Amino acid sequence: MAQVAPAVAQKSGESLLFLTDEQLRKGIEAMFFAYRGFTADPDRILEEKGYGRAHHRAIHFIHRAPGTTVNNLLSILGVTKQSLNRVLRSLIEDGLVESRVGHRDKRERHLYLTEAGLELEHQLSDAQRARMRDAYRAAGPAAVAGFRQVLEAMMDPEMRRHFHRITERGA
Amino acid sequence: MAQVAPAVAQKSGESLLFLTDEQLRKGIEAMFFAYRGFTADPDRILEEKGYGRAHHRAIHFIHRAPGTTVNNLLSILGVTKQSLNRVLRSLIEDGLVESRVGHRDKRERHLYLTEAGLELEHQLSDAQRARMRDAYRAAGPAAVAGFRQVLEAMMDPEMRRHFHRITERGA
DNA sequence: ATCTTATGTCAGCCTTGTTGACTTTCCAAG
DNA sequence: CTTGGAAAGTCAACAAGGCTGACATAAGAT
Repeated sequence: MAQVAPAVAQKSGESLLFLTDEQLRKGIEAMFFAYRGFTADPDRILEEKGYGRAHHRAIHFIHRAPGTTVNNLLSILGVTKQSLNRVLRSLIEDGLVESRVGHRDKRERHLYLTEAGLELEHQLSDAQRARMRDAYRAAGPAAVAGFRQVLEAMMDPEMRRHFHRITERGA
Repeated sequence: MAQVAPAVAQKSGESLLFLTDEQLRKGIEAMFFAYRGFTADPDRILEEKGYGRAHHRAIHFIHRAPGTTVNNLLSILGVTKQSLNRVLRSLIEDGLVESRVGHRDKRERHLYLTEAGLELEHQLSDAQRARMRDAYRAAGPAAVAGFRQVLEAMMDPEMRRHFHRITERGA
């Protein structure tokens, strides 16, 4: 990619402008406001169906890694099993998620979206991708590459591992 | 590092690869995992003091726009006055925030951080800026510019207005 | 004098997070 | 075969922080 810019460049010069407190604060505020937009569209859909963000997250990652175990989902989402279980139970009851007993290890439950689950996932992800697509389109490919680099650098190492594991299939 | 590069399609001249569903999903997941990192450090500090993210947000924006009114804060934060009031009350009781009756319009309350409030703000923002600085440094100035462009494009128009209003002082 | 705005507050509800305790299932090591 | 421990589920209780609705005050605006 384009930027190498070790930023160590001209000492008393500039180019370190992007590391001033003011710039960092703007980045922080941008994250805050952008995240609101990021979740706004799915939130509207979810509210109609009587679900919340917790349901969205479960649906998203089950769709992304069909057959994932509860434990795996737990470590991706970073919540307690009790929290996840409440969400999962309602999704299973409502017929959006199917829980299959493991064949190798029958203690494990493997999670899959049902037809109805896939449909909701689609609806949610369509809305969220539309927003992301518009933002990407407005900013252009180079900006998108930078966006992704900064986000990745911002993750905790464990989350970065999850990110790569989930993401490594496909481009 | 890793393959962030949009392997760039040499389609009929332009790179639209960054708009594939897969790329968009990766962007969505990057936002999710990065936001976790973004809030992780302040969250740890807040927990020690018995506060939550809601307190952090109030402190942040009061610091950013000292003398702001309750109504203004309300529209920035996008919560109800009851929600904000609960948070504000505890901050005022604990002596972190001061509420002064307006001079021109005595119905308004203008909010300021006290010495103690400024100190906590500093502690929180130091932690958050440190993470942001490391991410910026790792990604470089060009990536940072792209990062900010995409985030801004992702905001709802009203949030973007707030962002610009808050941000337009300084660089 | 009346309408409206800004703020504060009480009560109650929901979602989603937490901890702790306990059970069931079942793999695997002794 | 027995037993230890991991995976999963469940129940109960609690807290933070959203929400709505209702109501009270003070004070600017008409």
